[in-house]
Order: sequence, then C-alpha cells, then structure tokens
Amino acid sequence: MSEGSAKAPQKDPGKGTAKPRKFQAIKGTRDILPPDTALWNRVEQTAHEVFATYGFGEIRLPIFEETDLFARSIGFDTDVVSKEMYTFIDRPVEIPKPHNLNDLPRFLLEVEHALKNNEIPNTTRNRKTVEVLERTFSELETLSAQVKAGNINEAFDRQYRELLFQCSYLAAYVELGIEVTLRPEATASVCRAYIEHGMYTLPQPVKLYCLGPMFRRERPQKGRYRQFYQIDAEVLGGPDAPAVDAELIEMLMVYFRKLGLEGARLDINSIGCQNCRPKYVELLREALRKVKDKLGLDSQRRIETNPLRVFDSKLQTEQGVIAKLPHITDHLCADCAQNYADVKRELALRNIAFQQNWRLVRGLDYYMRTTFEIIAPGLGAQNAVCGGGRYDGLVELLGGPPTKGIGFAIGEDRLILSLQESGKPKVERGIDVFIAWMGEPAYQTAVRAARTLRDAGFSVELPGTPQKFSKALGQADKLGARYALILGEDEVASGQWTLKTLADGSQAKCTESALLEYLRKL
RNA sequence: GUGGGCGUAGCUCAGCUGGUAGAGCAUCGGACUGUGGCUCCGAACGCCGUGGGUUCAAAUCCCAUCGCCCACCCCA
Repeated sequence: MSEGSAKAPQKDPGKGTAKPRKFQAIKGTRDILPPDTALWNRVEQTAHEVFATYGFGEIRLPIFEETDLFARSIGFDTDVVSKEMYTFIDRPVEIPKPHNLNDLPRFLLEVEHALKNNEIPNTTRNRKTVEVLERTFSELETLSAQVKAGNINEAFDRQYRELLFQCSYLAAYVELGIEVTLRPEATASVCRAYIEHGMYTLPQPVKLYCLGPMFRRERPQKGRYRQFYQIDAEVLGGPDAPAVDAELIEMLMVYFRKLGLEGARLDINSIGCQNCRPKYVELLREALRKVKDKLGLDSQRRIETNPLRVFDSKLQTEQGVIAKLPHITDHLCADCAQNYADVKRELALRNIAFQQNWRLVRGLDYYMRTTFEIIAPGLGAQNAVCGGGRYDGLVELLGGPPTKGIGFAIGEDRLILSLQESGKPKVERGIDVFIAWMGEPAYQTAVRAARTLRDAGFSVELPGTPQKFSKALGQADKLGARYALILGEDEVASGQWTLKTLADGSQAKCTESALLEYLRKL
C-alpha cells in the first residue's frame, strides 16, 4: 500500500473534514507481524539455549552510542562511517553561530561559558577548537586595526580573508551537543562495555552474546534493511588458541542445525596479521596493476583504495583474472600459517565441514587471522547469513588493555528469510478452546471457565459479546481452535458442560471439575 | 549515490488501441433465534500513489514527483 502524498499533505491535516494523512513505516524499516513473530521468537529462544550451553551470557546494550566509538572501531574513512550511519547531535545547546566578525566575541564568550558549565561536550576537539578560534580571532583583530590605520595592501587583504574564513570554519566545527549514532553493529559496544565494567578482571575469556536491532542508512534491498536485526556473540580475553576459534564456529553450526537451516555453507580463511598482511596487500596490488586493463572500472578503482575488495567482484568477465591472483594463505607469516593450520585441524576434530575461501576478506584493519562466513540459500544478492572473525587489537584500540577477541554476527532477518524460503512452515500453536456461550448466567460460567483453563496453560478465546452458536462455532473454526466449550442454559442448569472437538464434530459432556482432566487426556 | 521494474479494494490481479472501475479471496450481515467447515443471497470496501499537462472526455497518453521492489556501490 503506497501513499504518495504522505510526505507532503496537501490540505491542513488538523482541520476540518480533510482526511488525515496515512502514516507509513520509514524507508528500510518494517513491521514484523504474527504469525512471523513466532518464528522470530523461536530463532531467538534457540540462540539463548544453545549459546548458554557454551557458557555465553547475554549482554543488553544501548541502541545508540557516541559516534566516536563506531568511528574509531570501524574506521573513520570507511563508507559506513562517512555516510551510512544514523548520526545526529543530541540536543545541541542553543548558541547561534556567528554571522559576522562583530558577532564573534559574543559567540566565543558563550561557548567558553557553556564549556565551563559542561553544557556542551568538554572534548579535546571542542577545547582545541575554541583555543585556536581565540588565537585566530585576536590575529584578525590586530590585522583589522592595521587596516584601519591605513596599512592596506593586497597581502593584508588576502591574509584577512583567510583568517575570516578560518574563523567561520572553526565556529562551525564546535560541537554544541554530543554526536550520537544508532549502532550499526554490536562489536564496538560490547568492547566498550567490557572495558567500562572492568570485565578484564573477570575469569577470562568473557563470553558474551547480544541480540537486537542495528541501523544502517543504506538503500534497502532483499535481506538488507535500515533497521535490521543481529544475533551477535563475542569471546573477549583469554588466549587466542585455535580451539577458541573452532569452538565459536562449532556453536554457530550447532545453532543453525537446531534451527533446521538447510544448505548453509561455512567458508573460512585467514587474513594474516599486521606483519604479513600489508606485504600481501602490496603483492596483490602489484599483481592487479599488471592486469588492470582486464578489470572493470570498480575493480580498477579498488586497486588503489582497497585491493582486497576486488575479490568481492561479481562481474563475470573478471572472474578469470581474479582466479589467478595470489592467495593470502600462500603468503602468511610462519605464525599465522601455523595458526590457520591449527584452526582447520580443530574444526576437523569437531567434524565441522568447511570450505576454504581465499576470497573471503574482511574490510576492517583490526580483523586478523581467522575470518569466516556462512552462506545460506534463498537470499538473493545478500546471501551471507553470518560473518565473523578475530580482532585481537580492537579492545586496545578503544582504550582497554591488550585483549584477544573473536566474534560473529548473524543477520537475523536473512536467517529467517532463508528458513522461510526452505519451506518447512512451522506450525504455530493455535488456540485450544473457544468458549461459545449464550445468556447471562452462562457468561459468568464462561468467564470462570476461561480463567481456569488459562491458568492450566490452555489458550482460550472468550467472545466478549453474545453470539449465536452458529456464529460462535464459525468463529472457532476460522480461528483454528481445537475445541469448543459450549455453555448455554442447559449446561448451566445441569452442570454438564458440552465440549466439542472441531476436527471431527464429536461432542462429549463433562462436569466443570472433570474438564481439565478430560482436556489433558485428549 | 547509480540503474532497472512496478504503483487500481485488506490481499492477488483484470481493465487491449482514451468514454470517468471490475473479479476472486478475505471481512461483515442474512438464509440458520442450541451447533462450525459446504452452498446461496446481500453489504461494506477505491480521489486508479500524488501533482500538472494534452483532450469535449484520462486508471488508460505525456511530464514531473513520491513510494515500493530488485540490482549496483558498499558491507561492520
């Protein structure tokens, strides 16, 4: 259902007879309705159960954090940070930006005051900005004094303009409120919490999982939404033994198996460490330059910006060239090569089938060694249902102690999509008993019966208004109820209630006290 | 940000070359004032995404715009 005028109501919506405009979920967000929610619950419940058996505890995190947290962990220069995050200033203090030179002293005064009273963020950025702004401004004043004294020439003029420009730039750079971002991923927040709560003093490693919505301001497509859901698990601290990597992957596979996900494929790779990867990247870049003319424009651009991304290319024409590129696993340092071999051995020990995928590389700098991904069928172009890897440097990067780390994130939307596509529509538990009643005395009995049955765990539907039995039974049928409890004058008078089995139409009489026993046996 | 496809009832769609809306399903009511599924009858449901243009006349043709879907880019 579309409503084109939603964003531009023609007539004043609040007044008169004009039809109120229809609202619509924001682009990239959606409602998840019953019966789908039953599947969502099963997916989440199974995660709770399986992850608990591996010693993971649930962590619940804020939906938004300081922008810097994500910028630092994901990388300031990535597309994600520069244009795909939901970022906003949280309640900026009202200090009008200066319009002209005469306005600048007023602005400076107010900002200093606000900074002193913690009304605007007391960040390095703000302190530095104000400091430089003050200096620049005083230079500007000196200069204009000279200009007034008649010392006008071209050099002065240029310098004056430059300073003026700097001032206005600096003024705009002052943050009048904390910049916050709706979380685009969970890992950074988990690490922040690990540090903030001193979890490095707990027995290591600390195993945490978390689930909930994430936000990315991208154009939606199949299996990719602006508000999407992830199930995320992280192992922080402890050794970086290959067994840790393998056990995490084992847990993942057990989880998917319990959910009945079919046709899932595990890909693994090692992307080395700070020692061996940069060397490989250069090697790759060299190799790519040699075949540049055989590549498409996108891949040509990537040669300089991020050569590893060439592996992601889906262009048919490039596949032949890409297949001949050097593999990172042939250029690992001795330690990394040993580690990769050990991880594979540990996986084999656990009977986990995997496929080595030398094209599987993660985009972030802090990722190292083991990376893995799970591809599921029925998902269109976005076919990865889970991605993960080792990130030993991240906690330290965020101001914590040197800490090993590895984790994964499952795309819950895609997982559910794939479960739905692979058929197996799991049956939702419908209602057990529909109470068809007629007459005021029967109603009292019906209310009591509903309460008793619900207390015993049955799902009961009790109509709030009188209905003819034909209608009530029709309703019961449409709702898929298993039984109809019929309460009319006869039943109330005799104390013998009528229980009808909808499937075959059979009916039986029983007393109120015998009802529960009777239902349990059926 | 770029490209392609699509917007008609709650849902799935018909409505060809212009003559100002239809079906099926679903909903509600009745046939059926103590018995559902079947059948029959009836009702409600639409500014044909929105704005403009062409025309005596636009769901239909043209332009614009918005929205949805899919793909690209990117992918934590």
